[in-house]
Amino acid sequence: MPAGRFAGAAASHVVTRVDDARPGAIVTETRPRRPRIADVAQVAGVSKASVSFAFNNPERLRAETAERIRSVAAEMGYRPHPVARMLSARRTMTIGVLTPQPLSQVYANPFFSYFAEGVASVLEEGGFGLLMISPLRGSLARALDRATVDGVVALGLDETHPEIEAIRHADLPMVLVDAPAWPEHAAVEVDDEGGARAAAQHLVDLGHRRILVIAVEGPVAGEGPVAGPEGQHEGVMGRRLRGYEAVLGAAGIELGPDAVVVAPATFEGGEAAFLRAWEDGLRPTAVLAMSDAVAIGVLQSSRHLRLRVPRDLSIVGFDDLPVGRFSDPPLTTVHQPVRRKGEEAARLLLEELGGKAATPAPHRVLKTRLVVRRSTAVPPAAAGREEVERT
Amino acid sequence: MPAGRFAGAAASHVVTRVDDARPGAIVTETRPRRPRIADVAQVAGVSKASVSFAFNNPERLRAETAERIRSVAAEMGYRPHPVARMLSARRTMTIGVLTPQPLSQVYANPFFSYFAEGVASVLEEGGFGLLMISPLRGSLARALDRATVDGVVALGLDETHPEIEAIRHADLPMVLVDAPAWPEHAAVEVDDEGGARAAAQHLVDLGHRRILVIAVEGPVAGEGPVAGPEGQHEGVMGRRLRGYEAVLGAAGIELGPDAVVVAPATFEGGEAAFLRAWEDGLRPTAVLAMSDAVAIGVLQSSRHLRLRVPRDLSIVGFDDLPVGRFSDPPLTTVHQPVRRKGEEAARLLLEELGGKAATPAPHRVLKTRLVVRRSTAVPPAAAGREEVERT
DNA sequence: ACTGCCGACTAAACCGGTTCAGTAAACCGG
DNA sequence: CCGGTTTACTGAACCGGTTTAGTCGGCAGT
Repeated sequence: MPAGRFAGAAASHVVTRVDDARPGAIVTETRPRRPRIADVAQVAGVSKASVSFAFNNPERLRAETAERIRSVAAEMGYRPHPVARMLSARRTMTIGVLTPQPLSQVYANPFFSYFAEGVASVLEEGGFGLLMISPLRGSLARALDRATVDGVVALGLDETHPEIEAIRHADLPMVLVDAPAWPEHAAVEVDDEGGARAAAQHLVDLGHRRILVIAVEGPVAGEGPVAGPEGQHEGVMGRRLRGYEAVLGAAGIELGPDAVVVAPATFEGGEAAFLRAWEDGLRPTAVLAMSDAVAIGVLQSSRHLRLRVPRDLSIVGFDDLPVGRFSDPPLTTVHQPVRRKGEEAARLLLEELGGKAATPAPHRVLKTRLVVRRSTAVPPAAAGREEVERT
Repeated sequence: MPAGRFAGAAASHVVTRVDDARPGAIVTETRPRRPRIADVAQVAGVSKASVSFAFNNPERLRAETAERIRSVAAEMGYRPHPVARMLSARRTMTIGVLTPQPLSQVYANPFFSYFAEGVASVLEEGGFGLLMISPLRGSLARALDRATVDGVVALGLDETHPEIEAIRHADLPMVLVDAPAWPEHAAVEVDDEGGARAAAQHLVDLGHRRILVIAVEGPVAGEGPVAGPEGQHEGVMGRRLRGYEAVLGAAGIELGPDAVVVAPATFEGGEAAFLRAWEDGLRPTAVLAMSDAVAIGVLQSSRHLRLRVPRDLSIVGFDDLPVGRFSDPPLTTVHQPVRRKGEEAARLLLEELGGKAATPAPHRVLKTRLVVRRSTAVPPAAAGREEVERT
């Protein structure tokens, strides 16, 4: 009874799928598995193609048929499987935001929220989803390989990243933000050096000469060192440092080796860094912080130390996050369009995905500007004397 | 020449795929398309299965073979296609964080960063990716349908959400945070009412009687109204309001209709709300804000109004975000373990995915506690008189 | 009555992997 | 030298959709 055998095989096949009963399996309530397009097709008495059309190309079906299929589908609780759809459509309608740091670190810097806000607003408009890509079990390349995205916005991805080659290899449309530009990728950055210059010049103009620089590591900076192997500065923090140094140098101010410290880009990081510097005997009249979060932390620790800002200590931040407007005193800082950076990056990426890739890849540099609020003033009168004492 | 025809068909087939040349297409550089497992198999002279094993089950192959396959694959730049892998593995190794608000709003409240930090830290440990799910073209259900995730952490998803049925229907493992519990889903929340009571009691104990309450809408609150149809309060904000009212009522203080205002959960929202209330003639001696971000905004606007905090105005926040420690004065607030909320939610979800689902679904309520810092004090001496004047 | 065309629908290929069942060859003790 | 096990690998089914290239019946035109 060969026909019977085939029929039997087919039937058992169906049964296997319906309740997934394996010989040894514990018999649980036979929860109906998620209906597939084939199930809907069968119940509605049409082909899979028709069901697909009913959802995606209703005009190819008689209106009545399409409606019937849809109602059957609704009744069965059918929802097209998103992964299957992605596979066959060859696109995911999702883009990734890649960060070299673990997300738990990234989110600690408010900077990231505003950046993500910018990215998200453009993606939402374009109907794209947002996937966070950060190291998976220590490997960023692995995370990228697992990521189902059509493109990537990479934030602070330094060329010195150990997996840079693997990441390049992923060969996905990619826009780099705050990273050394690779010719093949579009990029968005800001005039970090110019902003840093303006900040330093502001302090010099006020008469400061003993200045503490606080660089940051982590979320904004990428993982690269502030100074490269040959002492030349790389990455965002390097450019900012170069800006500071150029202006200070021109004013005859040399930054000693302990006048540049590094801290995590968080409130706590800034607080701890300034306290440590103070305990080490440093007595700056002004602080150049490479992040507003750090600057707010310094503001806080200066209160612990009974330093009045700006009378005893001037503080300049970087980023111009909203929190800087709400501190007391409001923070003098270098404005960069954080949100717009995210928007621009997302827009460039969507353009590239839409086939409108410009060649060569666009490289956008957004402006920075100094925003003078109330955390800076002329140094205390005693400044000159103390400088002599220490020198 | 039937054999020839078949051979020809096969060949043209390959060609079609290699450069995807359509008759009308502009001839660009024939960029080799991404190699598939079949290409690797062919070059290495093995079957697709072997290539798959070389990556996922190397022990099933002779070491030498596995190595050869891997090196061929590396040379060709082969990376397994993540979507295909998901489809056949029937899991995505990704979980979604669902928010009823657009991401651009969500990120505006620093609360979310800390929550996401908690979720992300657990996911990273478990090797899961993180997808943000927020309304797509206005529809949260659509976004959820498109989302390739194994489970969802839903933040502030109110029962009154218009698409709640469709969302329920998605039938994904889901953990609800700060939402009315549905019996079938695990949930994490905090003792909002208790925290609110403590905050109100603190103000009552200090002697305040004219109190402004600022509720929030947006990221933390879900989209539901603060008060339900029958005047009973729903959701997080409802519970907090109930806590405030219980204590104030017991102290003989009635909250008039304009003594409860609503603002977005942002610095700016708080700033604007308090200014508006002031312009409306309200002269509270204390503010109960349902979010630290709002409280900081109030702090700022009180400076504009030349009100000294806490001497002229006391402010109590809610959440205990780091920013509250760094304000001047540091903020008295209700602590809730925001990060841990994220961690717990993620953990519960991963347990469920791991088949360790407890029944009934666990419902975790985390503690809140009042943290008294420097933004609260006894009301100004003039308080009693002014109250009489207004009444 | 024959051809051509149109509308409605379907069969089968395809997306790119994983995995189950099976096979051929090598190995092994008796 | 023989049955039985292992080892190393393969063919084909499968995951769940979309899309291409038809098929088929009916109707208009001649």
